[in-house]
Amino acid sequence: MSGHHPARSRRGTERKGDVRERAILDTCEALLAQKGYDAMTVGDIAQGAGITRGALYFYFGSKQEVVTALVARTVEHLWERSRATAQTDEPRRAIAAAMQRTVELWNEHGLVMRTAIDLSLTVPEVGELWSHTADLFTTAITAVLERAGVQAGTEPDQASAMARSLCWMIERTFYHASQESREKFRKASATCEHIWLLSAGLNT
Amino acid sequence: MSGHHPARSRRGTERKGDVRERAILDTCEALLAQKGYDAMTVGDIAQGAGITRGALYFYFGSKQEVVTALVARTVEHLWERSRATAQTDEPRRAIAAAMQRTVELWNEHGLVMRTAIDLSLTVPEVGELWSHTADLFTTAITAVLERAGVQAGTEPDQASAMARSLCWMIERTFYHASQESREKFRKASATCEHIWLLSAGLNT
DNA sequence: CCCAAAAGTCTACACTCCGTCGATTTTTCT
DNA sequence: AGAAAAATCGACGGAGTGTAGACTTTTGGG
Repeated sequence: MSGHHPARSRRGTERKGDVRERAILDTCEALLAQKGYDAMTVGDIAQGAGITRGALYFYFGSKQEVVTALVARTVEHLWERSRATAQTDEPRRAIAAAMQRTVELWNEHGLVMRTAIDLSLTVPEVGELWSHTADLFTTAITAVLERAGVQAGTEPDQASAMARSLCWMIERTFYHASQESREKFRKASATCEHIWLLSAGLNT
Repeated sequence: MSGHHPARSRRGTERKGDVRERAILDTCEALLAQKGYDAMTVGDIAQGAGITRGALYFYFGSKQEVVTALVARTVEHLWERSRATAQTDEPRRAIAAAMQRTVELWNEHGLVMRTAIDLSLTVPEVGELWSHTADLFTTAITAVLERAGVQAGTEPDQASAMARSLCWMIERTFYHASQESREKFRKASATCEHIWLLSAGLNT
């Protein structure tokens, strides 16, 4: 979605515009934390990045496009992190590791992740990005469930369908918890882990 | 939140304004289905209700207030329905009944419920309304879990905390499923029921 | 039935934000 | 150095918001 402004793929020195673009995204993230999506105006972002509205429109076509680019940048991190995670084969260990990783991701990128979830409905590109991310998580959960002995398949009581609901449970629980204290956050994570274990048939 | 326009509490005949107010809310609900929250303008609502923008501001102070009133009206139904539901004492039966009821609620009021969830972050009053609703559901789930033998308490592996996460799971799963086919909706419900049973220690 | 007060409605205005355009300046590359 | 490409600016027209003041309809007591 950042395909409308000039390509600059293979190039040693960085164009001035690259710096500006990053500044815009950084400012956007900061404003998101300060005033939230609705209150944040295109003028605000431009000002924060040290340019005028007119100039900002050289980089992005709208506030939505700016935020979409920001989400894309963040989600990229999530994907890298997912890929980098080694597959543990012992289910209990795998579940603990996955929850630990999720906590870290929400700690680092909670703000943008929350924003992505909120905009999923109204901004199709963001919806796309986030649903792809959710698919990655669902796939990972499915694998763990199957290894723990849950029957593979898409019927309501089989691994795939259960993984999807567990994914939504984790998303929503963290979404809310990450707006509260660190303490609640930690506890919420433990609760999700516990339910995941039970769902995998691994009674304590 | 509808406290700014004249009180008309105890009165036999209905004021003209009462009819208009209902017309506004109905129009708002219809437009929400047609074009969604963002695209819907105050002018649209007024026109649909047969008055001008100026007149609409006599009833509500903003688009947000209109939607908040609509959410309040809908949520009222949910509360009534919850109160009316008899407490079944056999956990398996209680869980099945609760999921059945939830399916019906989402079928009838899915649109407004989705809207309420979306606006929870940005419109404090809606957030209030919805979090109260979630509390009711969480309390009900907690009761069932405890009756099924899950230890009472707020620690991560005890009834109260688990109920909260299960509530979010159900909310999110239905939120997504209700935008797709009836078939997926039915299956998603079965999956939630299954996970709830496992969480309650009621293995199939 | 009358008529004043209350309730409801309208048009017009001032404001904010948005997205676009053409002109202009700065950067980049050779 | 100097032309092409990249970046920036200010100004405009449009859409939506919320408010103000005048006007009309409805209501209810005498």
